[in-house]
Amino acid sequence: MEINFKDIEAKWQKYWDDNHTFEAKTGADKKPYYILVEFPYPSGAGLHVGHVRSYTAQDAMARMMRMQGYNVLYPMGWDAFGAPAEQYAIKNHIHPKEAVKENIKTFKGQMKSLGFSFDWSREFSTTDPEYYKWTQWQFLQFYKHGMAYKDTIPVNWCPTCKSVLSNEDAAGGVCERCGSPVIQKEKSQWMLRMSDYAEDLLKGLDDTNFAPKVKLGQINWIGKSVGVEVDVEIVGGGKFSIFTTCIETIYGITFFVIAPDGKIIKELMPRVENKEEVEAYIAETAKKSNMDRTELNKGKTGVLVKGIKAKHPITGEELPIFLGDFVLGDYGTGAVMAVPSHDQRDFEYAVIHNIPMLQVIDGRDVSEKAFEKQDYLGKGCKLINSAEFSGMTVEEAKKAITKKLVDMGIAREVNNYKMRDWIFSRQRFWGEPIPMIYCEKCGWQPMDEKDLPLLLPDVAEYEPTDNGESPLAKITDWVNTTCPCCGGEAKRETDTMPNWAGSSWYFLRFMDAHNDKEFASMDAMKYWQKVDWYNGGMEHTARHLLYARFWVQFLYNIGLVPNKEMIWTRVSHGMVLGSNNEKMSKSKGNVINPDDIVREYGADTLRVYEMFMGDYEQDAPWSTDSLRGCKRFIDKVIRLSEKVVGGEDYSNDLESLIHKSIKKVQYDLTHMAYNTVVSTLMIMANAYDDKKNITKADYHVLLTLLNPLAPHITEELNEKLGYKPICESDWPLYDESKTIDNEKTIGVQVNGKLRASITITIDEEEESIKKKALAEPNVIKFTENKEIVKVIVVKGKIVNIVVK
RNA sequence: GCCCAAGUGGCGGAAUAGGUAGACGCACAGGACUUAAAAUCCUGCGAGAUUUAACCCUCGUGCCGGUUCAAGUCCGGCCUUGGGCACCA
Repeated sequence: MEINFKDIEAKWQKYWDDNHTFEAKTGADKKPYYILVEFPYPSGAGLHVGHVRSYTAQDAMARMMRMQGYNVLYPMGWDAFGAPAEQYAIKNHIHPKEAVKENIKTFKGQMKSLGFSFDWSREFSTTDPEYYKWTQWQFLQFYKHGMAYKDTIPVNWCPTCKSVLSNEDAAGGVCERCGSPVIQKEKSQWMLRMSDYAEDLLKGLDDTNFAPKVKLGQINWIGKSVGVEVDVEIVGGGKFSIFTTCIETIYGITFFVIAPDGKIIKELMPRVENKEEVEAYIAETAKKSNMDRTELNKGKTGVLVKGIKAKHPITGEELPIFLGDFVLGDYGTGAVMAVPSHDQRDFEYAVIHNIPMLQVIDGRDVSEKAFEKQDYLGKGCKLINSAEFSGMTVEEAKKAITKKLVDMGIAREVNNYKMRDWIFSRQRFWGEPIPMIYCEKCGWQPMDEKDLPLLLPDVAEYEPTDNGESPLAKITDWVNTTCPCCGGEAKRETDTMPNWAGSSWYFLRFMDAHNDKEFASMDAMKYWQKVDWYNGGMEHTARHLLYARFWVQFLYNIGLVPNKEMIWTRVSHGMVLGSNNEKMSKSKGNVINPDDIVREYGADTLRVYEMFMGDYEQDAPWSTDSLRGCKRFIDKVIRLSEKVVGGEDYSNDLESLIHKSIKKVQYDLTHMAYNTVVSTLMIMANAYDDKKNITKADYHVLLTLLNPLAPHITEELNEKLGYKPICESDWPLYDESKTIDNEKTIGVQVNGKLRASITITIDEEEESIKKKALAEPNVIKFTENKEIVKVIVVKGKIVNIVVK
């Protein structure tokens, strides 16, 4: 049969478009199922073969589930704000809007050429004013509920480029563009109180079905630690607090360390005797704080704060206070109790600064070596040198000492989290304008909601200003406005939102993409309920996924979404590497362009190959040889059409295989075992090929099972066979009883080593199986003259004869 | 340093609940068809020993040990490679 895959692909892609085949109807009387892949950033490079992998996988699921009667929502859109488009604009003097438009066109064309069954009627870009209007609106809700605030935060600043840098662009403490050292510059920024949600974000994981590694990634990022906050009195008046997770070591305190970048030292300053030394150290830390961390790890620097002593919370002993940059100003209380006998960092610090140590837990050496491996918890180690607590185990002492301090009124049990508030300002042009207005008289005022969207103005120059502000600051027409409160002169915020803003709620918008009254109606959201299946890269588990959950939890708390968690299952795919097993990159010359493959081998071949290339969750190298193997498989399926004779039933000798294959394909497609879907279908095709003739039914079921992976060619062959389009048909049902073999070959072991195999029937008696096994010549060889201790028969699996 | 994941033929990888390790594909080798090539089809393909041959045997899932009638799979201890976090008290 003459097959021109280019024509076939175009034909069926047109058919799906013309018939709106994949448009999901909100409210339809079918079970809704929402499958989502992370919408891409439409870069100039076009679609990557890595995109093809995850889009195909989810597409296969979507296509099967539609046939199974689900109302599947599988949408696609564009995450198009962000730095690359802005950089491109600066370089080429085109408005990012134009570049984005071009790129979206390319991406969309590529996606269509691959036959993904996206519901294009719901397409949008985060850069559409109709969309970012609602991003801005939601920011105002954060603000109105006290969740957004301004704070002065140090940012990475390149004095040469006069530009704010992201952490990535400032890696190694050097500006990526010009190579000059990056310094820290204080800047007032919008912040979202994400740390208020730390506990809820942790608990909410129980209401999700995220892959374990995804959950763990989030748990680690949130970084909860349970401990005690203790007040420490300063000799001569005043106090500060410390946070510890090891309160049982309290009798071992020999000094305190406070953060050079924290508030405590600022308050103590007037009483400090060695001001110069202390101030120099603070300045030193400020400079260092952005340098490569590894450089900082070399030693514990610090300085003694002279003239001030602190009292031990229990014994009242007067102890020295040090400044040390290993204590962070923005974690815990910005101060620690130092117990050099039982904490690695305190130990190092004490050694360098020559501070005495006091051991308070028995069985734990103070030497450096011992610190590396010893875990005194659970080993029943007991306290020593700890007044009435001496003799208690660590576990007991934790409770008892905490109770005593709490009763004394100087301590509280608290949880601390590594997760910080979300810095929400970017000094860039190409982002959602933050809808806030500053008035000298009234302070920061939110824009009136009815004035949204606050449109990004057209500008001629995209470079940031000399003081690092967004280029928006130069557009005085836009900046100058009136105060929504007093009507007087006021200025707009010129920072924009981060990339993560638009992607924090886009999955809600897909549920009701064209709503101009609300970001999405409650009815639509209640119909779809949740994203049932969300696929994305592991690199997004800490940032995007956490931001999105925070955003949703906030919306839930103010009554705007139906569930506190709007994403149920989260899975992630492995990367497609170059054929040399390295990440694809232009400089390595190992980039595969999907367009080339589609042109030469067809979309179906590329789709099948990417599903077959390996374990979906693992990285896999590209192999054009292996791709050709998949092409051969598709050619074989085409050739099989020549064997088709009439018959609306499955061939007798294929029936069992067909039922088993249906079962396996549908299981595997929903369990991310895409590679074995392909091998199952190959086995089917091989079995068909061994026969002289196959029935129409045999062929039709193979085409249907293959359709989710190779939708074009299967539709074409199916049409030639005289059936209605597969995309409008039902998924085949399998009969469980027909997946069970009446006869089975099982192994016979003697002492665990395979010696023979026997064929048994499904309901064969144990005695008969035993008899058969023992009668095998090779079994006799290994059992004769030996005592048979036991014969283990595992039904339908194996026989093991134990001899002495 | 801490946390996580993964180590199976020449290669990508199978083995769903502890039960015949290496499915399926690639590569390679030999053969058929062909004037030839391509395509297609057939055969072989973990290592080793033995044999005229077949069966069969020994070893084998990173390493060392353990549990079990039985371990790629479970447990303990290592090694290697990826990834994440990185002075978080």
